[in-house]
Amino acid sequence: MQRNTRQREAIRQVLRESGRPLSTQEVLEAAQKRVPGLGIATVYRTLHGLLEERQITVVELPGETPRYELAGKHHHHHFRCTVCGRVFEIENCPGNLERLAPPGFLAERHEIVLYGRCPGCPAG
Amino acid sequence: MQRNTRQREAIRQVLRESGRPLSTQEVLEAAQKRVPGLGIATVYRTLHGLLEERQITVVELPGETPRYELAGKHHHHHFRCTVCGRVFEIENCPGNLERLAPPGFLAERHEIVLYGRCPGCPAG
DNA sequence: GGCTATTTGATAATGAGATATCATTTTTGT
DNA sequence: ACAAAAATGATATCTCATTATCAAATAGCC
Repeated sequence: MQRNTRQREAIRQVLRESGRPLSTQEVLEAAQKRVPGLGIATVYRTLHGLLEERQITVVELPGETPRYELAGKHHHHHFRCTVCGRVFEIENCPGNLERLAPPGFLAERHEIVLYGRCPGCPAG
Repeated sequence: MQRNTRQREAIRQVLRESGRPLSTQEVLEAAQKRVPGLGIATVYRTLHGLLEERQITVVELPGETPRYELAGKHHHHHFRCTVCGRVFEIENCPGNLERLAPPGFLAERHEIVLYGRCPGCPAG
């Protein structure tokens, strides 16, 4: 994970331009438009490398395979479209959710996921 | 899933008494105290049956296998202890989180997960 | 209590995501 | 351009949760 290959560049570019967290499959498909023949193994390898270097972070949603997004964003949450399955970023956060923890529980972190329909998906 | 077996009774009892969502493994271990020799296949089968009958519901957390809890509870969220891995119920909900969705997005549902330390786990 | 269909438990099979392997290709320093 | 080291791609393998299989046990009805 030290050399600058077309594959690695393509994958970074894809993540940079997506604006939303992508699964390995999404990364593969998007990056293959830049590097035809790109293999899934390279996607896994590269994502691990980028994770190691803290250039990207993992986004995990219930019951889904991990997605990856650029690191360094400020605190945010996610919206999953129940029609197309894509996940988007949400800027807002109600904040201070730790207060929801019952007495005796010490909350250190929280996650919020909204589910619904994204602008690209017409009502069914 | 029509007969009342000791196994089925034990599994329902375990879920009823736990007060928190349990994974299949947790159900297995707890129910084996009531029915030694209980097999994991029976746990899966019974949980599916109870789901079908809407007696229980699934609780999915990011990166974890499904957990199960009694159905019919009012809207609530969950707390996962990062030390022992157990998941607890949270009564409170800030409410109206759908407003966090960006323009054009229609949120229909939300999930909140708090992470931290439960009363049973001393600070490390 | 005995009969029959259902359920159980042990374990093999499955499925999906992720990882390992390795010959070939590519990058990079000289 | 050359050589050495690293990365790639095809694919085999692994992992682990879940499901299927089937002989043996059991619930429920007479």
